[in-house]
Amino acid sequence: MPELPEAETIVRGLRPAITGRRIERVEVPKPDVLREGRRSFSAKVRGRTIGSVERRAKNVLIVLDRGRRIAVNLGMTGQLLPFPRPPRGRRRPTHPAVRFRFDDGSLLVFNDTRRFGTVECLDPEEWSEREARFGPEPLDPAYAPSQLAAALGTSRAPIRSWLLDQRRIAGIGNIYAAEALFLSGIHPERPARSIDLEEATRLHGSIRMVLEDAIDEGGTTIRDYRNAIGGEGGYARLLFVYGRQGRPCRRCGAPIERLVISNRSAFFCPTCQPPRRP
DNA sequence: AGTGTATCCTGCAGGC
DNA sequence: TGCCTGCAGGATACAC
Repeated sequence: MPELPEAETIVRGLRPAITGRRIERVEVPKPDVLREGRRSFSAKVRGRTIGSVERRAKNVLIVLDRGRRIAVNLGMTGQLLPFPRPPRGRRRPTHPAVRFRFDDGSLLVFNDTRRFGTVECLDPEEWSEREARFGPEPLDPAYAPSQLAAALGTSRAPIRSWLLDQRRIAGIGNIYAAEALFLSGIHPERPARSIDLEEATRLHGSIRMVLEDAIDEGGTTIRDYRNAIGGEGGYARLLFVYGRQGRPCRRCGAPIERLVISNRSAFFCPTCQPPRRP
């Protein structure tokens, strides 16, 4: 589910709702989303105050005092839903996995139907170790086209798989990989190393454009994604290829095709994204 | 080393 | 209506 734009949207919505709150109590109805026992997790976060809310890759980071942080990976269906006190007629979460209760009576629920998501509490050293495993942030102003071109290097992996690898570039998932490849006219099965500097430069620009536009739209809601106030994102109506197999390409009219790469659907336009460069 | 596959889990859509 | 299959925005342990 949530990729960089969805995580970013959640972070922006969460920030004003929970910053400065003190965690009074933790309830864990679905302990399998934790990577440790619920008792030790609770002990680490109880009594701590939330200093800020940040994002790295697709992760939402709730930064506590002393540099400790709660790292939330939303998986496919994870949602972070803050509830004010009183919870003004909001629908109750369907699959609450973790509940944080704050000193002012408000509440933050990690809701996750499929429970592919994780909630962890990391010390500063644990986080920097984790952090180092992620590739560059594509929206970092310092991330240059030449850096992408160089990183594609000698990899024989299909470019679609390459883009999904969080160690190579952070935050891209199946939707935005498909859209960025469409916008840059690159077939998803092209080996990463076959992409030349000119194409890499186009891809770099497309990745940024897609992610920025999606953030502006508050993310893409296919089914489960919701922002921090339970609302849907607006980017689904702007998709060119993702989930549109059989429907006409918005640019050339040819039917969008679907193929499977590494067990996951890849969507592309056969004429706008030829398999090899002419 | 660097890829692809199978797996975790639930819900939904479509075919019969 | 109900049963079955396939599919889903992610990440990772494993086999080759």
